[in-house]
Amino acid sequence: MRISELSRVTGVPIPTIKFYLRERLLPAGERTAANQATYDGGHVRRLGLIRVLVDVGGLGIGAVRGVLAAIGRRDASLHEVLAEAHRALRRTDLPAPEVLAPVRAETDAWLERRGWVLDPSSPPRDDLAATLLALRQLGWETGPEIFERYADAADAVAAAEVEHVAGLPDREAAVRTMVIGTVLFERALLALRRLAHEHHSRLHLDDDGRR
Amino acid sequence: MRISELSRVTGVPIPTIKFYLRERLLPAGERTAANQATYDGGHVRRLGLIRVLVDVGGLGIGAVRGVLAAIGRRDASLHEVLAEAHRALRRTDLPAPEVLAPVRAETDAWLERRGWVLDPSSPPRDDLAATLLALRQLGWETGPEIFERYADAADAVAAAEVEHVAGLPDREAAVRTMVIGTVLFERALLALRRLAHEHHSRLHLDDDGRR
DNA sequence: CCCGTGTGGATAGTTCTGCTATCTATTGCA
DNA sequence: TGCAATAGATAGCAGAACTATCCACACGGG
Repeated sequence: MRISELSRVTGVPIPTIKFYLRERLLPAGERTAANQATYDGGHVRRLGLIRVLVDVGGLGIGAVRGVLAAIGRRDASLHEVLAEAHRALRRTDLPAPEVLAPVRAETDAWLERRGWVLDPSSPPRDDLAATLLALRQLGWETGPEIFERYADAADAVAAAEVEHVAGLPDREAAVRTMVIGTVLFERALLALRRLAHEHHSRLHLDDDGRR
Repeated sequence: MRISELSRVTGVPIPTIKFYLRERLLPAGERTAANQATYDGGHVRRLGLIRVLVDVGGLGIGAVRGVLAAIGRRDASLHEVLAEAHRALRRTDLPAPEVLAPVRAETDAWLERRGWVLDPSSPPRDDLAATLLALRQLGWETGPEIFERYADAADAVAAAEVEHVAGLPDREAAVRTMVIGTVLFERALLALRRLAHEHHSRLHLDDDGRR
């Protein structure tokens, strides 16, 4: 398969493919001459993955590179690779550590009480603390218990996902599945949350949406 | 309060405040002279909201304008305003409707079976269909049942949120709370999902993260 | 074996977004 | 009186993600 066919099959314009090659998101094709190369199904799949990460996940090129690098690593445990992929998928930046520290103490204690077995330096701990901090800055007076319901939901979802991934034959498929799952199910989860919102608000409000 | 104090209190630089004024995200201050105006607590709160939407929610200026417009509307029912705010919060664009249609038939039927009472033209229905389509294009062979677990989680979360919002004294507070909740709890939910992932993957994998 | 289209690689340009910087004519305040 | 602060206008800038152009060469139907 040459570049024009790769473009036709995936729907990605040739200049964009060249851009991804330049940025090393796509491995070079197999060279047949000084200015000729062929591409295969691996390139098609990788292009599809890139488009999902960029279009659906909203990731930047750097983040995509990070995810792809994590998928490609053969020297790390599955656990590490999953963590690395998750790290690349994070998008917002956080307040300074010293601002976050006191809030993190609270959220960490709450996580502890929940009984989850976690690395003490796991990055999402900071996201959680940052969220609580932002809530308070916007006038909410609350502790980490406000997350209880969300944690129950996340627990149920994650249990199913890990079970699914653990049943896959090889590690590359596992990581790939996890990454796609994270990005796609994120959108699904938000859509479902909105739909459930709509449903429940009908139960609490009258037909005109007034109270 | 003059602009320099507004800047100091919120931490937003003066040129950025001027930019938001230009873009009509912030209402003009009360004029006291040709080149003087004063700002109040409403400006402070609105700036805080803008920063959350932009920094945490990752919304663009246009989307922020949409959310703020929804909050400000006094002629629509709470139900409509919530829908409008949710619409503004959506970020990814979708495949063409004719591509989506057959998949939507499946997801709509599944939503029907779940018993949620929904508007037939509710936008998140498309997000859900688009997700299923993307999953299939990436090699998953599955129906909408794959979302079952997520829907259960979303249902539990949404029930709690609507209950909370319905208990608020006035409508503006309700909309404001819903918007902030959507953006902030989105981050919290993703962080919790990752933490739950970490916990559960320890239960399925051995200490080195291998199987 | 010839020639028009396709190709890889390099370099430069474009568009959009979200700010920043500068300027001008005031105004507030010490 | 004089100097910093202000509103509003205009212009500039940096980063991201492409997109366009160019060149020397290669492929393949006639």
